[in-house]
Amino acid sequence: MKIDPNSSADLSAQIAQAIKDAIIIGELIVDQRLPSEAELADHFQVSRPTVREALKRLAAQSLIRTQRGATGGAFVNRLSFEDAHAQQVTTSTLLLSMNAVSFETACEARYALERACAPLSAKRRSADQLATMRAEIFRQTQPNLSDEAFCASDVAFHRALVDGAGNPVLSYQLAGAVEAMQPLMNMITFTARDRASIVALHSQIADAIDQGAGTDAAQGLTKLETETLRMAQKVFETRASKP
Amino acid sequence: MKIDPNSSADLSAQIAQAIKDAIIIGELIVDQRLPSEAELADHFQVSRPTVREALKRLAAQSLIRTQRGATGGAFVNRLSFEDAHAQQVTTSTLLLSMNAVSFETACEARYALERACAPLSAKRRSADQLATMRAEIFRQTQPNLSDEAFCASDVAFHRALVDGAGNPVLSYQLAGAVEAMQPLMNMITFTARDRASIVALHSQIADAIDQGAGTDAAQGLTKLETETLRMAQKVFETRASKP
DNA sequence: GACTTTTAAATGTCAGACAAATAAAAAATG
DNA sequence: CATTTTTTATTTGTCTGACATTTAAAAGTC
Repeated sequence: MKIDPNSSADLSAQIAQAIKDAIIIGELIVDQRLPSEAELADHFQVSRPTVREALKRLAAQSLIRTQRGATGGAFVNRLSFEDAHAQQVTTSTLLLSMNAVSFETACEARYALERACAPLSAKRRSADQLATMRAEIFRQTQPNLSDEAFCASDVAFHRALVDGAGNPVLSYQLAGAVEAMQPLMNMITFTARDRASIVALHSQIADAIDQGAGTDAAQGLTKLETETLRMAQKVFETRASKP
Repeated sequence: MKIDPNSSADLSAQIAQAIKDAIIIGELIVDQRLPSEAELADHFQVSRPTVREALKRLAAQSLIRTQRGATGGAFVNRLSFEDAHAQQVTTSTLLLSMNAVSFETACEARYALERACAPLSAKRRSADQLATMRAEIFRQTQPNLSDEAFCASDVAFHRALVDGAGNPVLSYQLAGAVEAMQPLMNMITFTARDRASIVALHSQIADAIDQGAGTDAAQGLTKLETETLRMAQKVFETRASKP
C-alpha cells in the first residue's frame, strides 16, 4: 500500500484508494484488522486526522467498520447484499432526481428489468413469496388506503416478484431500480378506477407466477407498463393545463 | 439540518446523514454551496475535524465536491451516470468476490438482465453501436488475442448491446453487472474451439439486432448463457480433478 | 486600461491533547 | 481456588489551535 507523493489529489483520497485497492485485490481480506490509525499515519507519513478522513471515506462505502476499545480498530467489512442494496437505492434515487430522467425512461428500465426475472420467478418462487404477492394485492383493494401506502404496497408486490427468482444478485440489482422509482410514482395520484386496473393486472401476474407461466407474467408486466405510462401521461397533461 | 445529541453514533456519521437527507429531500440543490467547514462546525456545535470527516464521507459517495480557495467550499454534486456506474461496478465486484456467489448465479443474473434489453436494443441501436459489436466480434477472431483481451472485448460487445437500448438507466445498471462479472470470467481460459463457439453466437446476436429481431437476440443470449455455463463447468471439473 | 501585487477566505494538513470505550491483566475478596 | 472487582493499556472519537496552500477578488502600479 503506497501513495504517490507527487499527486495533486488529497492525501486522504489517495490513502483511501490505496486501502480500497488492497481490499479489491485481496491483500486485505474480510474481517481482517487494519493497522491502527497511528500505525497507518506512520506508514503513510501523514497525520492521524488525515488517516481518519481516509477511513471515513471507506466507512461511507461500507468497506470497513470500526470498533473502539482495546482490541478495536478498523476491520474489512463483508459487503452484504443488504448494504449493496441500500447503496444502490440511494444512488439510483439521487441519479433520477438530479438528472431529469423522464418518467418514460425510468419506467421502461424498471419493467424491462422486472420482465427479465419473471420467467425465473415463475419457476422458483416459494409459497411464501406468492402469498406475499397475494396479500399485497388484497391490501391494494382496501378503499381507505392512502396514495403513499398504495405505492409502498406496489413496491412490496414487485419486490416479492423479484425475490421469487431466487437470485440474490438479481434481487439486489432490481430491488434498487424498483425502489428508486417510488418517489416518481408517489407523484402520481391514482383514481379508484386506476387502482382497480392495476390490481387486476397484479392478479393476472400473480396467477401466471402461480402457474409457472413465465411468459404470461412477462406479458402482464408489459400491460402494466403501458397502463402506468397512460396514467402518468394523464396526470402530467392535467397538471400542464392547470398551472 | 439537525443531529440527535443523545445518539450513540459517531457525530461525523450523523452530520453526514443530515446533509445527505437535506440533499435527498431537495433542501440542498445541485451546485449549491454548503456552508464553510467553520460555519458547519458552529451550526452542529462540533469541531472542524469532525465536520471534515462528515464531508469526506459524502465526497466518497460523490454527493459533494470540494474546491479550495477564496470562493471555494463544498458543493452539491450532480451525480452523473458515469459516477453511478463506477460505484455500481465497485460495489458489484466486491459483493461477488466477498460473498462466494456461484458462477451460475452471477451468470444467470447477467444474462437475464441482458435479455431484458435485447428487444429494446433491436429496435433502437444506432449504426455506430452495431458497428462496435461487429468490430468486437472481428477482434475476437484474432488468434493471437490474450485471454484478458478476449474477455475485455467480450465486455465491450455486451456493453454496446446494452447501450443500444438507448436507455441510460438500463445502461448504468447493466453495465455494472456485466463488468462486475469480468473477474469471474477471467478465471476461465477459453480454448480455440470455445472461442469459435462464442464468436458464432455473438454473430447470431448481432445479426438479430441488425434485423430488429429482439426475440432472436434474446434466444441467442440464452444459448450463450448455456455455452458459458458449460465451458465454466468443464474448467472447474478439470481443476477439481487435478489439484 | 492593463498588469502586478496584496489580501482575505477557504480547504488541506499537522501536532498534541483529552475523552470514552473496551478487553485483558492484575488485584482483591469470599 | 474461584469469583468478582479494579486497574491498566490500547484504540477510536473529539477538540483546540496552528500553519500551508490555493484561489479569486481587491488594491496598487505603470
